[in-house]
Amino acid sequence: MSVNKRDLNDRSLQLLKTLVERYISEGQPVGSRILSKDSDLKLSPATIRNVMADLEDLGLIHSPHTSAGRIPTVSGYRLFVDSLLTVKPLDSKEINRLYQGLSETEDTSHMIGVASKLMADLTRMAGVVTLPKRELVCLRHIEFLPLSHNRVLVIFVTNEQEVHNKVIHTDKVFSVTELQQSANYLNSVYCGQSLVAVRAAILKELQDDQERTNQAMLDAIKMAQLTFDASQKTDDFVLTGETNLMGFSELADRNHLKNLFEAFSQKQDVIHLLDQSMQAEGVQIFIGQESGYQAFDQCSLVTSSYSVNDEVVGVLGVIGPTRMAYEKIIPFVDVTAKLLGAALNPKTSAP
Amino acid sequence: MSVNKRDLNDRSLQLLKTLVERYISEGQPVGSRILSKDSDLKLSPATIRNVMADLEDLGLIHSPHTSAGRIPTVSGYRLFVDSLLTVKPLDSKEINRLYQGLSETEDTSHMIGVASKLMADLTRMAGVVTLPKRELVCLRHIEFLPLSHNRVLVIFVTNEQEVHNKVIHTDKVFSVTELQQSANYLNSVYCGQSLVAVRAAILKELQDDQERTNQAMLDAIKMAQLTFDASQKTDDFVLTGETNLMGFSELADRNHLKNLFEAFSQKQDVIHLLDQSMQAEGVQIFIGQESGYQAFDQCSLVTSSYSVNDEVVGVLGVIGPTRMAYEKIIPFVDVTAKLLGAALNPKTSAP
DNA sequence: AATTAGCACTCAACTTATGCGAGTGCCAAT
DNA sequence: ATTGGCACTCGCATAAGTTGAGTGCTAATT
Repeated sequence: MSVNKRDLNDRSLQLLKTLVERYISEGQPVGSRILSKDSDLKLSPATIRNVMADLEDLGLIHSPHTSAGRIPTVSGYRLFVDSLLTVKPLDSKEINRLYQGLSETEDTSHMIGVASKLMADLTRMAGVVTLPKRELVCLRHIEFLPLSHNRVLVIFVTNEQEVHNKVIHTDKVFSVTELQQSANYLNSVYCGQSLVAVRAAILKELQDDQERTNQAMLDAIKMAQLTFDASQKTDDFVLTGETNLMGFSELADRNHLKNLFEAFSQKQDVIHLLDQSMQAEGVQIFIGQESGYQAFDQCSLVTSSYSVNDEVVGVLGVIGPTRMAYEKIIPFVDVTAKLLGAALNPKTSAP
Repeated sequence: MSVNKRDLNDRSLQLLKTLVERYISEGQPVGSRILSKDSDLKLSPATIRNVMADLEDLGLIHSPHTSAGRIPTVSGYRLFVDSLLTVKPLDSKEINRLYQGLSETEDTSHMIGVASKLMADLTRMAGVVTLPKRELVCLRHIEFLPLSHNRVLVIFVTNEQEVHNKVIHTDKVFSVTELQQSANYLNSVYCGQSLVAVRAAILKELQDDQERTNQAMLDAIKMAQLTFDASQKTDDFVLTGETNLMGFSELADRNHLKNLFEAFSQKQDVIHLLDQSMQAEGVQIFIGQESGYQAFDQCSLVTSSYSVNDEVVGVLGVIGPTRMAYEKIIPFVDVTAKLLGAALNPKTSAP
């Protein structure tokens, strides 16, 4: 389906590149005449028309109508960002603002919000950041409170000061004292370990011969298991600057805009998309409907996973119209991901 | 500025009423001819034109242009909802759905979300609900965890299972044991009391001769004071169904829509508006720019405070175009507020 | 004195015509 | 292979004409 760089000669590529750049900067379909002047190649419009016809046959560009210029198709954009793009180094002012913004807070979830807002403000598009996944976080403190029946409210603190809570259903009814004992036990044993490590340790503990462990410890372990269950909380992200998207003419259609915003508020599709880019390291780009989601037609999503201690823990990105300045946005997202990763790492702190 | 019912004779009022009703249902400026047929009064269009001219002089209606019918102005709507409206009783199906929806959960913050979504879905407009304010909630459990320096992470549970947390800065550095003692003390004394009561008790305690109280208790009290500070958390609400608003033709202007959504995401103006209706009991209506906020032009907000144990604890409402079916929305908001209040009351539970 | 019929007038909205210009595709000449 | 030339297409803007819903005013009617 997609076209490879090698399927085309240098001249065609050069022209495609100029065309996409021109279209991105001007927003108007570009014709042979303009392209002839814009490109460094000394070719007449007629020649360029021939080349354009080839590019159209390959599905890289198309005209909205007979007497208009050409605009890139999704494949055209794809080839462009994959093989033709010359990224611009990021403005040092922007780096600075990112760095300043991210370093002024310690609270993780607050920082995620700041990162999202910074991206939205600096790109004038929408910024999105997933919450870091569990691997990253260390258990600091756990606490059980009895609710009615056999339900227990678990409160646990991770890292410095992230407070989480969850209601679990236990086999039997526990007294306040029993719950306290369990919490004490868990705190003494697992405090300081990462949630993933805790989960693994608990599973192991449960599989070991249960004879040796006493009842109180077993209860504690069971409750811990319920708490740190498969409830991998990858299910949330912070989206900011949606309203920036309302300005773009490519989203002028009311229905289109509505669909997009509905996708945002239902979260599901966005999560799925972000999850995908969680797999790969570095910057990833979804152009238009490539993602398979109708709602993202005419929109591109530039993402990058971010890591702490060389481990991928989340994804962030920018959502905007397909016709966006990729050469700036890509390094921008890349840098933001790195800065966020660094800011989240409690050990590193120098710029 | 505003026009009173008494300034007009019955016939004019009758006609204004029909006009507003007609405009709300059809969305088209209504002319003398239509009004003549629509109203029960047997009057010729010519007569009606005279009356309309009067209504226009009073600023209750106006025409978009010479050869169009009339549409209500803000004052016109105001007079209509205040004095002319005949509310329709709520459909029992809707009451049922509300009741079902609200009773299937115990978790307060979840319930707020459900209420908001129900309102949005049933009205096909946007639903908004403030979180219940502190007066309502009882302290159930409090806990202190030391952070770096002299900062302390406070976790407290209210009602059944609402977990809150906050970082406070203390005068001196406390050990884990000291913090535990303080928490124990506070738990034993204040557990079960409403947050307002706790706050009051603490202030009193501080003003009493401090000689008698020992140091440990004093530390505990000071920390409690920092925790339950003036941090009245009226600052948040749940807004749902914003996208429903994108369908309305009155919000067709891109900029207008953008402003509205920006107001939503900045929250501030919405909070201010909701705060206002917190004062009054029962249903309140803000029509168009009456509220003073540019962004809410062409929008109306129908709110009602909701109460638990006869005390107002929050506000909920519906946001939609000025041209909304007030006769249905008003009772709807009213009932929702009552049902939410009832659902939040832990004692009552029968339908 | 209130109501109504009649009439001239206004104005948005729609339709049709027309010209313009940007751009194309193709072909024959270079 | 590249280019100039040319006929052709089609969106877009502007203008002109038509329609119809609705008004305000006046004079007649009740």
